[in-house]
Amino acid sequence: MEKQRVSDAVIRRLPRYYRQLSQLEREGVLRISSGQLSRLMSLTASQIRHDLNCFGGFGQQGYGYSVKGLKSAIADILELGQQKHMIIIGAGNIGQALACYEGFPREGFYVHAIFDNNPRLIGKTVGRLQVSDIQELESYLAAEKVNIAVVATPGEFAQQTADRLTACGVRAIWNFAPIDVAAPNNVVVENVSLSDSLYALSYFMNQLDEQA
Amino acid sequence: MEKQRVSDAVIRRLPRYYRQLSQLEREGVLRISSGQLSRLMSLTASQIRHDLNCFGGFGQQGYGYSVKGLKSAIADILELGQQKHMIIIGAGNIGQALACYEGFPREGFYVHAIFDNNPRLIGKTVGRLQVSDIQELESYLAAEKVNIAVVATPGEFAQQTADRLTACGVRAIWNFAPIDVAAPNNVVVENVSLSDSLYALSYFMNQLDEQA
DNA sequence: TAGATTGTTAATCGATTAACAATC
DNA sequence: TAGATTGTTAATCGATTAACAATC
Repeated sequence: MEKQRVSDAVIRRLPRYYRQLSQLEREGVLRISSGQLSRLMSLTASQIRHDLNCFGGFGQQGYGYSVKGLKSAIADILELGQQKHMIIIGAGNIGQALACYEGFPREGFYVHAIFDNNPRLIGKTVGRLQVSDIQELESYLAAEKVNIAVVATPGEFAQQTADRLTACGVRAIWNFAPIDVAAPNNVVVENVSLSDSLYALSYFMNQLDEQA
Repeated sequence: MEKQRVSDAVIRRLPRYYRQLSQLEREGVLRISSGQLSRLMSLTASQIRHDLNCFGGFGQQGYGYSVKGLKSAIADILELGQQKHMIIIGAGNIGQALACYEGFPREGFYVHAIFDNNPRLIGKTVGRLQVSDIQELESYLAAEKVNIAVVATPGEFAQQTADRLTACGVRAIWNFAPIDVAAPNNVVVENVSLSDSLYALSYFMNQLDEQA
């Protein structure tokens, strides 16, 4: 009996569950039912149980879920326990912000280097790092194991940067440039596009105004 | 005949269409068929035609779509022509990066102020702005029309910040704090959570490795 | 006109929700 | 045991895809 592939929609809810459970843990909550969780997260209880049962039965009938237990089960699914090594290409606004963000190392995502092609930025200190010359990218990748590369270049350099990364064996790209980046099948790409999110928000806001 | 409500999934593809068409326009492409566009965007031609026809018939049989015409039709739907006034709460890494990002004003989204509660940051220059004291938030909002407020505070302040904003009549919140923020029904909230995106990418990467 | 491609309806597929037996 | 709540299957709903008539 082959385990059925879990849908993307479910996977993308897992981080939300994880965050909510972390929050509950901080608040000292020990156990929670799918019904209570559904109200906190604006989902249905049915969906929560259905989602979790894609991976296993983490609850207990008549009791609910242990906050701690469920949180660590989800951490296991997402493999948050394992250290992930990251580099950032592009030391502009976004690149620097991501390099300095403290939330990532807290969950095992470490930024080890940040590259740029701008001589004025090369050598500059960003958080605990110094900006490296982009020309050293290939030699760096030959020497160091990198799990995830962040593309934070201007749009016009995003695709060529992704190409250089995949040529060096990088298997996961987190792309913040305002251009969707393509890569071979054996590479995972997450195109973030902050402006898409902003445009959608703006559209929904306009809709609301028109109703009123 | 009441026009049927357009689904979220369609709305969230519009910015992607818009970006792709902008790219094609830069490349000097004048016309494009749904088939060609589908290959560029990894969608089906059918879906593209279906999506666009939620808003109107922008194409021409036997010809396809005018790149320029379709781009401006989508800009109209998203109301990108209208200026949007934004403020940012939280002048940390993310807040500063967003304040400085040049892509937003290019599409009519202007950041007019950035607030923080940290005395060391208040008064500091960020891009063309100076960081204001968060205590001035209410008086600022009483005096100025703000369409969208960006929450870029630490998680523990996100909800109370959102509450202050909605109390002052802000109708759209773009939240970057790692906590989903709640608001009344007449307020639109977009919870971004960059770490969710990173965790999902990391999961898909692990999946790929396990296959190989 | 012939060829191409849209607009639009119907068919399919997958995700969400409902229901309830299992069980703590 | 009785009450609560899960795990899991079936029903529903909505989104995507296929098909093709309309038409440029």
